[in-house]
Order: sequence, then C-alpha cells, then structure tokens
Amino acid sequence: MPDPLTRRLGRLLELDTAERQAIAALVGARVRHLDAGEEILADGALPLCGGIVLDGWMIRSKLLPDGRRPITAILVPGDVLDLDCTMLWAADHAVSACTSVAVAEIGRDAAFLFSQQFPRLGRALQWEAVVALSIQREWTVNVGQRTAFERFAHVFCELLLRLRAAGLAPGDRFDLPMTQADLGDAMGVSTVHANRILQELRHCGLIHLEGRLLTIPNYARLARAGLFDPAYLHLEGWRPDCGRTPDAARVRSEAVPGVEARRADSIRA
Amino acid sequence: MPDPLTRRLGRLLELDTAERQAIAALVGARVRHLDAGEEILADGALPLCGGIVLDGWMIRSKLLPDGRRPITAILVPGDVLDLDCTMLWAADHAVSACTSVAVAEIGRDAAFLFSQQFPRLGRALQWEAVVALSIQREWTVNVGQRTAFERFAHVFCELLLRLRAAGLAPGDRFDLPMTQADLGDAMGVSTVHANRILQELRHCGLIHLEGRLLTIPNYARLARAGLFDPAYLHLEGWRPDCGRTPDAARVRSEAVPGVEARRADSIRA
DNA sequence: CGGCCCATTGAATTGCCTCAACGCTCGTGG
DNA sequence: CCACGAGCGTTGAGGCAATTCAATGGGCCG
Repeated sequence: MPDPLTRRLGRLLELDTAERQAIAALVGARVRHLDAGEEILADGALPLCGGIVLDGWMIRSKLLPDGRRPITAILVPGDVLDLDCTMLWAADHAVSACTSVAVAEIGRDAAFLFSQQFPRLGRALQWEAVVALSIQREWTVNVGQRTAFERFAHVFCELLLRLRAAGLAPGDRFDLPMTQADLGDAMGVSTVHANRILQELRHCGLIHLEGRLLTIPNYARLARAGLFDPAYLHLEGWRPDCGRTPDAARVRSEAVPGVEARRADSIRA
Repeated sequence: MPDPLTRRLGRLLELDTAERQAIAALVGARVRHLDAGEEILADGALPLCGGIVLDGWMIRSKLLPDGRRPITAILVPGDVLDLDCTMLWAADHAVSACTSVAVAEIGRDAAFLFSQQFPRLGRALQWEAVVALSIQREWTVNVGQRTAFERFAHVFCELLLRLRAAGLAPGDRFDLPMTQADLGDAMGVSTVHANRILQELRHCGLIHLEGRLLTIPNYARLARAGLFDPAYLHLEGWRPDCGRTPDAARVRSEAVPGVEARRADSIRA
C-alpha cells in the first residue's frame, strides 16, 4: 500500500521511479504523530511548515470570541495541509487532530525544491490546492443555503467520495470519528440539532450509523437528499498537458489578443 | 494611478522597473469589458483563462438545481481570478460582472511564464491565492455561525478594508453596487430579511446607505457588531524572504528531522 | 464508585422564511 | 407626453426550522 500522497498524485499522472522516490522522501522525512485533539497549528501562531495527512482525520477550526469553534474543513489521509502557509505571519485558523494521526511535516524550502525539481508534481500539488478551494466554496454554499438535513447528507456524500478515492471506504462504509458536537460545528448547527438530523437520516434509511461506523446503503438516494453534485470535487482529474512545461515560442503566438477571447464566448456547457 | 495589480503586488514588495513592465504587459495584453450581469465564466464551462479584475465588481456564484444562486465571493479591483482554473475540465461555479467591469484575461501559459521569469511576482500571486482561500474560510464561518446582523456587519468591514487597501474607499465610504437580493444571496438570507437587516444596521447608526453609497461612520463599532477580526485578510503582508529563491545547500541542513518540529511546539500566539 | 464525555429527549423561544402586497424609479413604447 | 412594465426596496402576517435551556441515560476511565 503506497503512502497517501503517492496514491493521490498517482491518480493525476503516471509516476516514474524518480518521482515516487521524491514523494516518499518528502513525506518520510519528518513524520509527526498527534493524539486526538492535539493541535499541529494554533490559530494565530507562526506557521513553520506545511504537511500531508498520512493517517487519521484532522480538522480546520476557528476559535470565535464567544467560545464557539466552527469547523471549516475536514481533512482525510492524502489531504494537503497548506504548503504555502509559511508565507503568513500568523495562522488564521487552527489545524488539529480529530483522531490520533500521522502527519508528514514539510518545510517551506523542501516544498519549494520539490516543486522545482519535479515540476509535474509541483503542478499536481497546485491542483490539490485548486480542489481544496473548490471544496471550501462548496462548504460555504452548504452552510449558507441548504437545510441542516441536506447539509448532513451532502457532507456524507462528499466524505464518501473523497475516502473512496483514497481507498478508505470499502463497501460504502467508513469510520466517522467525529462527535455529534463536531458535526454540528462543521455544519453550522447546534449539537442538539445535529443529533436530531442524524436520527432523521437514519429513520429515512439514508445512513446507518452504529458507533463510529457510518454506512451509506444507497449513495444515489443520499446524494439526491443532499442536492449533491460531485462536480466540485473534480474527481475526473486535471486537463491534459497540465504536467508539461509550456515553451515560450508557442505562448507568444497564443498571447495575440482576441484569439482565446473569441473562443471563450463560444464554449459554454 | 497604477493598475490594480501593480498596486496590489506593490504592497507586498518593492517592484523594480522590469517587474512593473511585466505586470503592465500581463494585465494589458487582453482586456475584456463586460456589462453588469454578464458572465466571464459559466458554471460547468471549460475555463480558458484566468484574469485580474481591473475595474468594477464581480461575483462568484453557483447555480443550484432549485434556482437559487448563492454568491460565494465578491471580487473588487485587483482581485485575482483563478489563474489555475485552466487545469479544470469544468468550472465549478460562475464568475460574473456585478457592475460593468474591465478584466485582464490571462492565459495559462502567460501566467506560467510570468511566474517563471519573475519568481518573486509568482510567489506574490501565490500569496494572493493563499489570502483568497483564507477569505473563503472566513465566509464559511460567517454564514455558518453568525446571525444575519453580524454577517452583514462583518462583510461590510471586510469590504471596507479590502477597498481601502485598493485605495477605493476614501473617507470610509464606497460604492456598493449590489442589490439587496445579491446581498441576501451572499449572506445566505432571503431578500426580505436582507432588507430588514440593512434597516436595522442603519437605525443602529452602524452604516449610512443612500442609494448605492455606503458610509461607515464608525468602523470600530461596526467591527464589534460583526465580531470582525481582520487577521484573516493578512493585510500585514507576507513574511520576509518569501520573494527569494531558497538555495539547496541550506535546505538540506534544515531538513534534519526534529529541528523545526521542536520550535513548532514552543511558538504559540 | 464517582466523574466525564457523549448521545438523546422535551419544551419554550426566536431567527428567518415564505407569501403577499405596495410604492418608487426607471426605461420604453404607444 | 403619458402609460406601462420591470426591477428594486419596503412592509405585514403567519409558519417553520433551528435554537437555548434543561434533564436523563449509557459507556468509559481513573
């Protein structure tokens, strides 16, 4: 079983031996283990390095002045932990372990040189950032526009697909290590309401939840209930030649004003 | 008056003549004008290029199956329009003009070469992406955790600071070209409720809104009302040596396991 | 055993929604 | 020139979703 980053990037492109070794070196250099609840980055702290989640779940959260602690993202193995955050003077949110986790810590310069020496992999990491932003946008929509019932259905669909892609949801079943309070914080509802929604989902037969084991008996039905459209996860991968380096000559010819602009008008989905 | 991108990147670093010219060439090559309401990128369409907002306001929105159209971001002059989106097969949201706008269209390869030839500027663009993600997270928190009243106060504070940085809010007063329906879509409330909230903000003396002109008489009070902490905008800029290229020798010495990890534990805000 | 975390339930309250209607200011066309 | 409709802002009334407060029970650990 390859490490989660190899698996993740391997979905985007065929990795050669040197690239596999580089990835292994990147994630193997400095692995840190955290217990559940421990923070790898505190809100307001000076970020010293980025990382990759190797094992376990993590969450991004913000501490509000009134004590609430909204969760803005859920991170599963293979997810990238802001390689760019070392540009910041102070982290704008906390990243903490949801379960006990293993994280590969990656310093600013290590990440830079990695992308420098393996440009295709650098672009692959950039791709991961693009998808992460897309997911964040969808979460904004989720908490802003959907009912609590839809929100939960939606996020379970998302987690299923993301974990499936990581090979961690065999049989449409996965370990859900978050408490109902956590889920409430993530979905923007109170703990009490999170509980009621989960019961409703169970009674509708949309999920089975026994202990921490979540089973999704009928993904299509759950997706319908959550108005879930997986397009934003971009599971189909990137466009061809994202891994190549453009050559200057061709670029100059493309930069002629109007050429792409005209095409832009004609292509609509 | 420099173009918005020069102004924006000039806040991060001292630009030399070559860099100024490169920026001017980048944003000047292909400028597109759109009328209010026009889309530069349709949800689901094949993205052909990224861009920079030169003049006017734009919005990111998603079209939901039931006809709602949540707004996930507001873009003002100087904001970057996903230079990486050309990696995607299909856009996961629409980008459209809120007012009549001027946008600099930037193709994939032009952006690549720009960053290649001017690495400091490339990192500056990366910085903009980091901040954009941070803002998106804050919006997730905003719609998920705060009351409608707080949300509006919060977003007005954000807009004030972002526009101030762009030199577009003299006297804590700026043009707010969005309709109440738009604001509702952005804040996750109905149009009717958006109206009532705006009235409440006016009656509290937190804002003056006459026509499209929004005045913020007392920023500190509005910030308190919106539980607004500007940290997530990272207006203080990036950390030193974000513009430099790391050299491999020093990096290897830093990669020794444990060194940074130990420091990480000791630094907390 | 006691204490803590977590899940669960009930009851009262409220923020926000929907539906519906009205007035204002445009731009347009008869 | 006025009539008309469209778009936007505004207001009221009724209803529902989700909240807060409060209390209970089960499982786990010290």
